[in-house]
Amino acid sequence: MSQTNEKERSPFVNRVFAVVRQIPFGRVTTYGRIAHYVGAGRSARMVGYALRNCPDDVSENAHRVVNRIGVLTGGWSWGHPAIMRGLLEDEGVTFIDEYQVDLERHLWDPNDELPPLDE
DNA sequence: GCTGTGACTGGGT
DNA sequence: CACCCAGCCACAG
Repeated sequence: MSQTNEKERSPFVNRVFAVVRQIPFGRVTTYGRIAHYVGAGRSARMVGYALRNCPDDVSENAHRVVNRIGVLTGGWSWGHPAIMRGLLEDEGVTFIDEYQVDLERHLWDPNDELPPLDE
């Protein structure tokens, strides 16, 4: 059988899920910050691609991940951006626009809050 | 196996 | 300030 272990993701994706699960309540982070933390650099797209197929436990924190300007780019993954916005507002996150959060106020950078990657 | 597209980002025009 | 292009990697057609 080939790589039929769908539970086994690439190390990169595994890191992304680990970081997303560690996002504190009421905080938000960006795809680029996560990508940089896992050592992917500009592979921010891969972060979003990974979250698009993330497990349920990660999906609970996935709404805390937005793009570099705080826009809920993946809001439609919840069926509608309003759903994602509601989840963030429920955590006390402030919005500067209909679907744009205040990163200056709630940005959580894993590179600054989390210890350096060391396996 | 090449092409297009995507929950992105940064820089340029 | 708004739009465009190049870079990144993975997956679908």
